[in-house]
Formats: sequence, structure tokens, C-alpha cells
Amino acid sequence: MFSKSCKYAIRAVLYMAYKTSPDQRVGVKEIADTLDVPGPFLAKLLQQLTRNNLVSSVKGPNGGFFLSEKNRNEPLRKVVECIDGPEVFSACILGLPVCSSENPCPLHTQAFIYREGLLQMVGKKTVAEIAAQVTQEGLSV
Amino acid sequence: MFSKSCKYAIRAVLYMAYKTSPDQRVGVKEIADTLDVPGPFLAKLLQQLTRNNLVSSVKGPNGGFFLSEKNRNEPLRKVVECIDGPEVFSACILGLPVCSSENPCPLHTQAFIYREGLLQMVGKKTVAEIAAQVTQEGLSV
DNA sequence: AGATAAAAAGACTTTTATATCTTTTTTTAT
DNA sequence: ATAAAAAAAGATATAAAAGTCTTTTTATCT
Repeated sequence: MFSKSCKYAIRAVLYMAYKTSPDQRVGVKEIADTLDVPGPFLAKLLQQLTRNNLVSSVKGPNGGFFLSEKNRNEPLRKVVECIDGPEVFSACILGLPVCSSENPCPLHTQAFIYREGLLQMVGKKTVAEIAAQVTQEGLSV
Repeated sequence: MFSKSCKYAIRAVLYMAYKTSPDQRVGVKEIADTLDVPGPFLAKLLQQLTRNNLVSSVKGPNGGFFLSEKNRNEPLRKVVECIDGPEVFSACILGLPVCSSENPCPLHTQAFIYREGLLQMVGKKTVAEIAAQVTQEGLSV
């Protein structure tokens, strides 16, 4: 479903959502160590998210990454689409160039239902909301 | 969700399900041309499926690939798992090494619903049943 | 029996995704 | 002002997936 890049990005953003604020920033290394993902690779992803205003950063001593209030209120979907592109939720599960309700592939109906649920969730819930669930329910990232 | 290899394999098997029988065989080239997938690559996949008794073949003149009655009655799931491995339907959507109902990742519930729905379908329906749907309802492969 | 047509097998190439390393820029603290 | 610490940017490396090509085997037909 998601690329490794996307998985790392989602996890990093959720981690930042409950760990950071505009004056509580965190470095790549800490995130990478905590999530057990390759640091330099994660750095690239965070840069990309930063360029797209889904993550904030400040350079220099005591700098680091964090989520602004605006960042926290973005739907998680934006993070996913920033990394894996907007097609992740709509591309045909069999890779057919055209596949829709009108002209479906054999797995279209099931694939659609399944993905629609996911899409609803990440499209409606904000990063902050999902992160709150993580802390409240003790989920793993 | 599925690798390209897996997509090609599913499509090829469904195609064979309504195009072939033990004495109506089809060559790689025809399948590849029809489905618009790379021929030599598809050949490798068909070999793998053949080795795993999900597809049948005969060599030599007038030889080719086909589905035996036994092949037709396998659940499509077997094809998927033969190519992409048994983890496709259960691996954590965020790539966490442990993620289950007891210890879920933030997307676990939604991801579970999606994949479980798909799994039910490809696990219960046979290749022949899905192929029948393709011809009856004029679906695309 | 021999020729041929097809899959099987194996080696190889290309592309894409993942991962690392180095240099530059910017900010902060001294 | 300077030094240092951090992200940004760019270049490079490695691994995995996708795709191709060549040779071998085997079945079929004449």
C-alpha cells in the first residue's frame, strides 16, 4: 500500500505531533533512533514535508523539527499524498490504466470499499487527532 | 498493495481461466500481448506459478499454458501469495514489526478492515468464479 | 528419427526505491 | 564577530524490483 518512505513519514509526523511544539523541537537523530529508521533517509523525507509545509523546522543550535498548530491540523492524508502522490488511494489495484465503478477490474469493488475506509480516516482526521489517539490508547508508532 | 509481478500474475491467471482448458492452450506471447505486459517477464511469473501447481503447461509444438480443473478451483489468494508471499494481507500498513489487535498501530483498524475484505474475497472465491464474473459482467483484465 | 515449437532455466541489464555521505546554509549562543 | 549546531541541498552508493536475452530441455508433428 504505502512505500517505506511514506511509512516513515507518517510515523515521524505522528511522533512529532505528540512530542513537539513550536518551542519544543526535535532533531532528526532523535526521531530516527526512536522509530528505528535510517536517519539520513528520514532527513530527506522531513525536508520534503517541510518544503510542503506539513512539518516545520528551524536551523542552528537548539533547532530541529516540530509541528506548528497549522501542521497539526492538517489531515494525515496530506502527508501520505506528499510522499506517495495523490494516486495512492485511487490507482487500480491490478494496475489497469482505466478502472472505475463504470469499468471495474475484478477486484475493484472490494478494493474500493477497503481503501475508502482508510481514505475517509486519513482524510477526515487530523494529525493531532490521530496522535491524541496514540497517546490516549497507548498505540505503537 | 500488490507488486507489479503480482498484478500481472492475477491478470494472466484470470485471462487463462476463461481462455484456456487442458486442450486449449495459450502461449506467453498471446497473454502478454493481450494484457499489455512485458512478455519475458510474464514468462518468469508463469514458470513460478507452474512450479507451484497454480498453472499448467506443456512444452513443444502446440504447447502453452492453461488451467487444469484443479487450477481453476484454487482460491485466487493462492496466486497472490505465491508471488507476493503470505504476508501481503497481514503485514502492518506502517511497517511496524509488531502490530495486532492487541498492540495496534494508529491505522491498524482501518487497514485491517480493508485487507480483511479483500482477503475474504480472494480467499473464498476461486479463480474460476472470479473469471466467470469477468465474462458475465464484462469486466476488464 | 529429425525438425520444430514451445516452455524452463539461467544469466544479465535497467530502473526505481532505499540509504548514505559530503558540503552548504542558516540560526543561535558565546 | 565567531564558533557551533542544526537543517538543507546535492551527490553518491546499494539493494530490490522489473525487465530482457540466451541457452537448454521437452513435447509434438512430420
